[in-house]
Amino acid sequence: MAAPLVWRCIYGSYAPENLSRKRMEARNAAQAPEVSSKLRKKRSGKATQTHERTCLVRGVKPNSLTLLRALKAFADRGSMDDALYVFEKMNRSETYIWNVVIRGLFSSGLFQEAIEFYYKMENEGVRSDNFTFPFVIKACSELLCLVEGQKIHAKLIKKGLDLDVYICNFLIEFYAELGLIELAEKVFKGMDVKDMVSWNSMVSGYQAVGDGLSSLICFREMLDMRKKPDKFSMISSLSACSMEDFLRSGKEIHCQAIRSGLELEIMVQTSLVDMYGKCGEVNYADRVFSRIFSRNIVAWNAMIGAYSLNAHHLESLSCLKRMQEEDNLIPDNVTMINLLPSCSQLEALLIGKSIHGYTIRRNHVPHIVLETALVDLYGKCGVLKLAECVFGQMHEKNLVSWNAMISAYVQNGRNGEALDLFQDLWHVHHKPDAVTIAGILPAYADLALICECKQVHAYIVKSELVPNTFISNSIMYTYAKCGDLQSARKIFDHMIYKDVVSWNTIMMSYAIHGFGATSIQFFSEMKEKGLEPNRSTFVSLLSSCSISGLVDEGWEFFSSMKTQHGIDPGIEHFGCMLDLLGRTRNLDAARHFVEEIHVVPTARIWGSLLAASRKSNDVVLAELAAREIFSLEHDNTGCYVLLANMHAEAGRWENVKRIKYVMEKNGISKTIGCSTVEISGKRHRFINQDKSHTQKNTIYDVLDIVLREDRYVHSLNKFRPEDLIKRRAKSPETHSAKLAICFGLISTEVGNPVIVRKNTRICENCHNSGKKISQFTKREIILRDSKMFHHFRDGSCSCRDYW
DNA sequence: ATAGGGTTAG
Repeated sequence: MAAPLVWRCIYGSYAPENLSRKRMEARNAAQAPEVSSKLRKKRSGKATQTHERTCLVRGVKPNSLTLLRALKAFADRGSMDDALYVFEKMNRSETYIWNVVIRGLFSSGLFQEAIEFYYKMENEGVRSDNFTFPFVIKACSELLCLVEGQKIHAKLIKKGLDLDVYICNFLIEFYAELGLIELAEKVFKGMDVKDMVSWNSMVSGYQAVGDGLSSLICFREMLDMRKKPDKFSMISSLSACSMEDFLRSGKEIHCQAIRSGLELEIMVQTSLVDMYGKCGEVNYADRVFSRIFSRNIVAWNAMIGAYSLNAHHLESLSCLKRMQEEDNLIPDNVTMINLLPSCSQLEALLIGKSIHGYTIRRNHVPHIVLETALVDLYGKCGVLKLAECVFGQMHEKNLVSWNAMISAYVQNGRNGEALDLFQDLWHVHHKPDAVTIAGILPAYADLALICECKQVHAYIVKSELVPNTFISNSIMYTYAKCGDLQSARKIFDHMIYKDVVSWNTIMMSYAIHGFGATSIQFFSEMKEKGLEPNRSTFVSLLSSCSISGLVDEGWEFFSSMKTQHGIDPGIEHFGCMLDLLGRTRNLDAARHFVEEIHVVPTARIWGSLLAASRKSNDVVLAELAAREIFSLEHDNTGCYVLLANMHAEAGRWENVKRIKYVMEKNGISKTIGCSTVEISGKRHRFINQDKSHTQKNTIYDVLDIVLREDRYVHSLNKFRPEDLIKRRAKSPETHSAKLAICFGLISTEVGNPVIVRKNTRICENCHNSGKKISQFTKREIILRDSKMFHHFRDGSCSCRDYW
């Protein structure tokens, strides 16, 4: 290892312990295999022997051509200890030899040392020239050290070297590398003479900071100046096109490439494949790719990426075989990284696992990107254990890795773990980005964590993620799912750019709250604005109709899907229509509908039928539907409970017993029903007959007052002494929902709605009470059960008593 | 004597 000797040469006994953290990082980076393959090649060129260089300098005149050649040779091949040994024997007043050493140090990855060597040069009064600075500046950009670079920049101005084309080009790159594109621009604009490198650096600089538009504008300007783009300009500008989804500009550049003959450059061809892939034109990508004369691994990888990105997953996987057979190429890390999303999408766990095995056998791991893709794969395939395993064993994690793991938890319904991980994220000093937020929000929505949702919303505003439509849509739906339809609406109204998803989301928000008519209004408004509805739009729309019982409208929209919008109804739409049929209590029609649709019914379809049969008390149909559901997902707790309740209501106790036995056998326990209400960030939880709350006396007093009338009517109609004893124990009068509502009433201000969350379906008794309490107290009560929202207002519910 | 390179996870 050269470094310590270099240090001795420069600083005598100066110990490397004094190295700053940054310097150490830079040095480690220089030694890391992925960074320094070029360097290693240089270093391991020839083993240097001490006596060789000793012989070399003995009796040779300082700065003779021999020494100069030796210095340059050592520096060029990265033998910096040898180079410095020679340097020490030379006359140090000459600028040239310093420049050689600085360049050598830089090429060996000794960036900090290169900079310090320059300062040593200044201190010794040696004149620096235009050849000195490029690599000093580049060292600063490698170390991402702004202050140092700006000091050098200031010196350049003083020395009058700041107009040198080479130096300016390096400065542009330096500022672009640090993301300070405005400063790069300033240097660029101040140049008297610009060469191709200047223009290309600017085009690629804009592209590197994610500003594809400016990159293309700069490219255009360059054309206007009658500069002929070279392959580097092409590569950067094509990348800018894919970034902004500018297919047209991409095609224009493609034409220029053909005209200038650059189309035959493999790198340009690869960039074209990539551009077409990212702009959604996989067929063009395919065409360019098939015309590449000698395809290398990068080109194959780009093609695989294009297939994968455009959901041509089978094609992307088949490339794995093709690249080996047709071109005799060995897949690398990038190949695997591009293939894994296809495996995730296809839920091809087995292929994914063999890729994982392959990468281990070929020593491709640890690799942060690869491992993150694996976390994603295992998450999407539902094997959380493996996702956790890969994530846990990662040597190094970045925000993307964390995001993948958080999403994996959320996608598998493990909201608690997702929230814990989200908390941990802050402790390892990662700041959540748009993807983190989009990943975690469904967990908040699911758990109805309104307070956390507000916190995240505040964070979004603070971190200026607001104009991001994607995030706004997500937070809008979270508010809606947390029961706060008002806030959801506010976000929708304030969105500058609303896409189809925004409209679908607001429609669905109103639908789950039972306001189907409003949802339909949004649909017409959306069409007026000229937006074309998609499949999901119709899910929102048909759900609205079924939830609000708008039967005729539902059928009309259903048929217009195909006739007016050319969308073939899918299973998700059939489900909505089945719900609609269930509402009309026309079970025969519903049964026929299931037979007519030419798809294999899913658990969701049978669930709709089950719900419909419950409403009509058709136990036979219910049993049929339930059996189908159990064959698909044997652990559907809600389904067992519903069936048992139906039998209980019909008085068939032997069936109730049978179901309970099956549940026990399958290890399924009834979910304990609980209701929660959130008061200033604290969640208060109630179970049936709960007496554990600190304010239990007040709560029960309130319950007594608001339900007095209810109980009176109840007892007149159905008074049977033997029931009374039974009821005492399991009285619906003290169900968790009622307790939560009462606590909500006394803990919130008049004028605000009481928001209650229940983990299981609300029972009929509580539903009736909800309506009555809303009338009696003149308060709005919003209750979310396992299916939907109930807005109780003035004695009626938004669900119109169907849920 | 001075230089830049395409494919990479959610």
